[in-house]
Formats: sequence, structure tokens, C-alpha cells
Amino acid sequence: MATIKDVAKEAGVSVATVSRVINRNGYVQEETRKLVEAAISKLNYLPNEVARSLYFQKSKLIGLIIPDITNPFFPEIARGVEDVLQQNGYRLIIGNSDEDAEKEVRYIETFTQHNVLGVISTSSEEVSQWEKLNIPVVLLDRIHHDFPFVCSDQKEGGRLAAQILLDRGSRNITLLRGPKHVRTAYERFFAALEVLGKSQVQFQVLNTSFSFDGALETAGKLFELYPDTDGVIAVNDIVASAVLREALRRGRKIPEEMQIIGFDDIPMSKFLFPALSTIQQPAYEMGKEAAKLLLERIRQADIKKKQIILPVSFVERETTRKAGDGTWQK
Amino acid sequence: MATIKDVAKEAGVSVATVSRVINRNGYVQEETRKLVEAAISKLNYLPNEVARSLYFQKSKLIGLIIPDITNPFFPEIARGVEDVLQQNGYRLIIGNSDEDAEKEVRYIETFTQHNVLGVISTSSEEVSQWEKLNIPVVLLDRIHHDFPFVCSDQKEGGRLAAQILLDRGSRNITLLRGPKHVRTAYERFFAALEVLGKSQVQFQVLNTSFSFDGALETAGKLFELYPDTDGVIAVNDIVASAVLREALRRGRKIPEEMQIIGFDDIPMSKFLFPALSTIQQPAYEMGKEAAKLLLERIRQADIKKKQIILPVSFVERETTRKAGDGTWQK
DNA sequence: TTGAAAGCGTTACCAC
DNA sequence: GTGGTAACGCTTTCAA
Repeated sequence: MATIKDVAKEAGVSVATVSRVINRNGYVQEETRKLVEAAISKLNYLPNEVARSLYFQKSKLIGLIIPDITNPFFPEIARGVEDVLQQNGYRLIIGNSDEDAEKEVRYIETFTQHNVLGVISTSSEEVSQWEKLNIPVVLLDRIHHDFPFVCSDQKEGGRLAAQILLDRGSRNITLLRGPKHVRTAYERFFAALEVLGKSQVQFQVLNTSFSFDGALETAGKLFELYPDTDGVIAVNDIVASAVLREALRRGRKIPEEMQIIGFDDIPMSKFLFPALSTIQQPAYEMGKEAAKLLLERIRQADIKKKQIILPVSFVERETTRKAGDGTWQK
Repeated sequence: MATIKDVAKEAGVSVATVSRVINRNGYVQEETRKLVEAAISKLNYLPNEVARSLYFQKSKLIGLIIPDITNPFFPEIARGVEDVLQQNGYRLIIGNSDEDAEKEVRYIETFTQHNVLGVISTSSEEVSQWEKLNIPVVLLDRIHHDFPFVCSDQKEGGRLAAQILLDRGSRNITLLRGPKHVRTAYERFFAALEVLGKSQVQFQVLNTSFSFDGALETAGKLFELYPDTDGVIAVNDIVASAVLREALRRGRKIPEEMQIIGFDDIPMSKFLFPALSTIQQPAYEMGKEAAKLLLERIRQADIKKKQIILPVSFVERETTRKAGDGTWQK
């Protein structure tokens, strides 16, 4: 790789001059600039980011920590993040934490060793580590009262899910609840619970993991423990899909005998038959917003703590009945 | 962040000595080493990777270019790559190319600007750019005769898919073919074609894109153009899922009236009902192997060109009939 | 066994 | 307008 010295020699000027034309600052005569530019393109020169990074004490790298890229919710987020970073000339370093605090700490360490400009974390809420770091951090899909974050309106989502099943006639509802340490999942669960609590319907709660295999297992349990369930509120679309599959396998008519509503609206949901009704989180948008927020904070450190809550929406598909069918089995 | 100077001052030695204890090379007396180590942990010192990277002309960063992390095949791959890199102390910079050569070039440029140690590309086969780079490159899920690569046995996969439908009684098969510039998809398509060509069954080809929306569109077309199809070989599981949904929607009995076989075995496939029979590519393994191969090449530049082809396998689920049912509709 | 200093590629300050 | 040079944090060579 050609260095700035090579360019300087080629153009017959000093490195300082070359630096000036690269960065378009300081005075440089039209003529010499042309000389330098010619040398640059002749040598195919690109400035060494590492050297710049050393000088400026900051790089063009942004760290992203996610629990597991293999969970279909996160690629959307990651893509949103990457798209805005890319457009702004930044690059993404990525790490899968598996929700493991220790792994996360190790990522944070190496990220800072690389002079990352900032970090977006969609993993733990163990914020203590972020505080001692003095680089901007944005939480994504996680909530913390004194940190900037981007997430979607979990409470509204939980309420919506419950209300929709109620309105459309479910009278015996099972809530499939995710791991309690995932705060967002907990929030929506609780909001749904509240709505159900105020209603007169029968309901119960079943715990489940987020993983594909765990979801399938949960689905089996559901039908054994609560065979009379006629409405399922699943913690996410993966779990909802597993329930749908199991229901179909057991010959249940969906949505006539049982309504199912998921959360997230991952891409596969509309591929199912019947297609999954769900509460959509704007994952891609969330990624974008988080990246934008981080860039804002990078450019202007004193910006006020911003907490962005994006709206969720009900995507009506085929695992819920038509509105007004509330009377269906009265 | 504490620097090596701070540590040196704290320990009352020179930076050279500190460097020696960090890197465990050169002589350093037991006693001074203890001093230094104390200072290091007191100051919570971590060496600045950027500075090291500048000195060594190489970083601990590996670049990964993928078409689109949002396509469920790639997160598995990315995870495989990341897991082995992580274990070896390397970090991943990632870029989505959207199969766009220009975008890809830009990533390559910035990657090299960051002194990446090597690159794994699962994007274009426009290898010309790689050649002038003098960092190790490994192609993943792509094939090139004079480059190291990792992929799975596309030909065998294509053959298998076709043979299985044939053996299990499909007599009018539609091949759903992906974009022609994706060589792997082309290879498996062609292998399947060859098998069908040698058989006596009726078959036809329909083009499709890889995207979710494109797949749904293709599925619609399939039933309009070739309503008599009783076997579908889809270029990947997304397309297969779309076909399955559309078939179910139209009231077809699967697999009795129509068998469907996919490719990849993405996580959602087992969530469908009926669950999708498919040719599995070991995506996670592929990612791991590619990362290992790259590390090998990094550590030992003169290693011979290695090309790894991982086996595919038939995952029998519920969209194909039982073996021996070949006689089913004779 | 230790320290001083050069050098990795870049930028910015200060002379000229 | 332009060039010399210190500095960014680190490693290694060379001397002591």
C-alpha cells in the first residue's frame, strides 16, 4: 500500500501538503493540488485509517453488541444500523454476546482497544460498564432510565395483543412469557397481563425460552397443560410459529378454535399458513434510529439524553379472527 | 484510557520494560515484572490495538462481506465465522454488499484502510479486486478455481433434490431457479436439471428472486403457469416456504398432491406445517471452516490453496412423501 | 536486565 | 502557500 510519503515524493512536495489536499484544509495552490491529486490516483493511494485513528484518538469504527445474530429479530436491527453507518462512512464491528455478561465485557474491552467511536448495545442492561467507558453508548431494544436508548412501545404492544384477542372472542388465553431478564419482553408481558386481569376471561402463564428448540418444546407443553386454550399471546413470533405448527399438527382449526398472536413480525411470519397475526416492531427502523442517535451524540457530545420509543402496530393476518367476531362463541 | 507511559511511570520503569512484560518477550527481572503487573492492574491498562496495528502493519480485524444479513442463510454463516474469530482474539468487521459490486469495492477499500488481516467474502466472484490486494482472502459459499473457498456440495444437493422427488413419485416437476449470477444456486439447479433430463418425467423451469417478496410472487405464478405440477424443487427454503404457503392456501394437499423440497435448511423450515423437507447446507459449519481456513492462511501465508467442500444432506420432513411411495400414483 | 530512541502513517502547529 | 516536525501509543533494536 502506498503511503503519504510515497505520494509526496511522487508529487515532489512535502507530506504536509499532501495531507492538506486530502483533508481540504489549509492553503494549497491550485497547481500543486493538481500535482498531488495526480500522484494520489497514480499510486492508488488511500489514507491509512489506523494512523489517522491513532492520531485522532478515535476511529471510524462503531461497535454493535447483539445477543445472537441467528435470532431473526436481530439481523433486521443490524441491517438498519449498518445501513446508516455505511452511508456516513463508518464501519461496524459486531459481537454476539449470547446474553453472557462476561463475553459482553470482553467485547467492550476490545472495542475500546480499537478506539471505537461509540457502541450500540442490544444486550444486557448491566450499564455499570458503560458508565466508566467514556464513549457514547446507545441502548437498543433495551431500556434504562438514565441512558439514551431506542426501543419500541412494548407496553402498547402488550396491551394491543391482549385487547385484540379479547375483542375477537378468545375466552381462555395462555400467555407465553420469555426469560425474565429480558426487560422488553417482560414489559410487554406485563402490559398484556394487566389487560387480561381487568377482563373476565380465564388466563394462564407459561414460561418459554426464545430459542427455536425451546419454542417447539413450549408449544408441546401448552397443549398438554392447557388444552382448552382458545387464544395464545406469544412472547415473539418464533414461539408463536411453534404454537401454530403444533396446533395444526393436532388438527386444531386456526383461528376458529384458537387465535394466536405473536410479537416482532419477523420475515417468516407472513410465510406461514395461516399467516401469523402479530404485533410489529419496526426492527429495521429501530436499528436506523439507534445509529442516527449514536452519530448525533458522537458529533455533539453534550446532546441531551434522548430516548426514542417507536410505535408498534398490529399486523392483521390469518391467525386472528375478524374484528367484531368477539361475539363468535358467546 | 491509561497508556503504556502511564503504566511505566506508575511502575517506575521505562515503556520498553512495560512492553516486554505485556508481550512476554525479552528479559525482565521477576521483581520488576511484578511491579509492572501491579501498575497494569491498578490502572486497568489495556494496550491500544490501534497503535499496535500501526506498528505491525496489521490489525486483529477480519472483514466479512455478505450479500444481506437479513437473508436467513447468512446469519448462520456469520455466526460460525464470528465464533471462531472470537475464540482466537480477532474481531469482525461486517458489510452488506447487496450483491452490488461497487458497494463491495468500497468495503474492501475501507477494510484495507483499517489494516484488516484478511477477508471472507460470500459475495461476488469478481475476484480481480482480491488479486491486487495482498491480504489473504477466503471465498465462502462461492466458488473460484484459483482461490481458496469453502462451500457445500451444490451438485450433490441438486442431484439429491431431484432424485428424491423422482423416487417418491413426482411426475411433473417445476424447478424454481434463482438469479443466474449466483453461481452456487446455478450449480445446484443444473445438477437437478441433469437428473430430471435423464428421467422420463415432465418438468419446467421458473425463475425467481431470493427475496421474501419475490418468493411470494413466484409462488403465485407457479400455480397459474403450471397448475399440474406435483413436485417443486425450490432454489432455497424461502422460496419453498412461499410455495408451500400458496399451495396450502389453494387447498392442495401436501405432500400427497404435491411434494416440495427446499435448499439450505434455515431455522424456520422446521416450524412450518407441514415442516419443510430440504437439502441442508451446514451453514454454521461453513462459516467456521472459512474462518479457520483464513486463520491458517494468515499464520502461514504459503499454505497451499485449499478448497473445502462440505457435504449436504437430505432432511426428511413433511413436504415429501415416504421413500418407496414412488409407486404412489403410477 | 534495562532504557533511549527510531519508526509505523497521519495531522497540525509553527516557521519561513 | 509550503515544509519541517512533534505527537498519537506501541514495539524493537541497540547500547549501556
